Amino acid sequence: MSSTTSLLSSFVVSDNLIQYSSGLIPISYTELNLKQTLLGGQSFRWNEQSPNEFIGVLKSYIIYLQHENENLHYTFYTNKSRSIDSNENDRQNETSRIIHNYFQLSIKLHDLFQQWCKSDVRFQNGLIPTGIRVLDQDPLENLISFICSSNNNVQRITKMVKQLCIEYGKEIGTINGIVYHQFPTIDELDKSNLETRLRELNFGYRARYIQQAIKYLKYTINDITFFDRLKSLSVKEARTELLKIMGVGRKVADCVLLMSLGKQDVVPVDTHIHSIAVTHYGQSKKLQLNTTNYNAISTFFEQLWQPFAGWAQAAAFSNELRSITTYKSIIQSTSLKRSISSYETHSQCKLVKREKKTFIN
DNA sequence: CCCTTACCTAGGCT
DNA sequence: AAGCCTAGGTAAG
Repeated sequence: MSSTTSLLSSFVVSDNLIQYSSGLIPISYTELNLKQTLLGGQSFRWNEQSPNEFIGVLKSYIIYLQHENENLHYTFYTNKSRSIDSNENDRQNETSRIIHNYFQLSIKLHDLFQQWCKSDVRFQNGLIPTGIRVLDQDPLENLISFICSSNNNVQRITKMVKQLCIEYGKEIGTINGIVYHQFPTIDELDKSNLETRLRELNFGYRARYIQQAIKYLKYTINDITFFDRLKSLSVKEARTELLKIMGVGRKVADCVLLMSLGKQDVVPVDTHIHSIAVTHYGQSKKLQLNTTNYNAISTFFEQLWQPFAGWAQAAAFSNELRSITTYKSIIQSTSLKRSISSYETHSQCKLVKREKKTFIN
């Protein structure tokens, strides 16, 4: 074990780790709120060290982040056994690119907020916090994590994802007594007893979904470029493909589209967004979330918040999590019914179900 | 198309 | 203290 001192904390780093590269990106707190972005329910892989310090895993790196004085500092650690590029300049370029891509820093929240203010008084009135970014995450990790999210809470999802990484992912190293693992690959998850083991780990009925999803990706899809191909499809086409995966319904599909496939306008509708629609945008309380209502709410927000409606959703969602109905709502006269448009045909839904049904093992 | 129901579990609440 | 409820849903009927 060796000790390193960062700006705020001292680290105890295991001997099998090396500091790979580090850097700094100037960015204001209105462009990046690290806590709300990393712990707001998009990713389940970050540990908070202090209010401005986080440690998590991206690819084969353990990454330490600190946001201080309008600068985002990052330090990458990796396992010594990994073949390391000896060129320091290359390493700096690589790590800088990873951070830029993960936080999608070419997208300026300030500009988006100005757009959203034009059409939504809740943004105008400062009721929605700034600094919340949509992360560009690994599709497989995102998919499996959100399969776990059904009927579940963030704390337990985090625990489950962690268990999955410990059980099946490659170990990277230890920092401050916490062991960090890579997210497992499809091949690493392709075990005959996956479901059994996940049930032992208290995944409940999601264990079967994950087993089925992995088998489907490995043996039916059998294409390592699957997720990349989806990126080049339209939202509707890509969603149809995702819905064929066991355990993936509309909400999980939309999360993957938004957070892993670059579909920035997709608005996943969960119970919170549903509740926001009811509380702040005049949706009827009695409406439950069936396909038609999901479409209505999703389409309504996509039109209200364009462009990058998914980003507005992330901000609005975050607000809902913290406020927990602390203030009375202002019911807008805007009607959701006006924006009803069904873009999922009946035949497509039936096809999806048949495909899922016939997939055995 | 719309509506129900079952599904796992942990933690908070009563 | 044991039972109820809910947490970023989905599949099956």
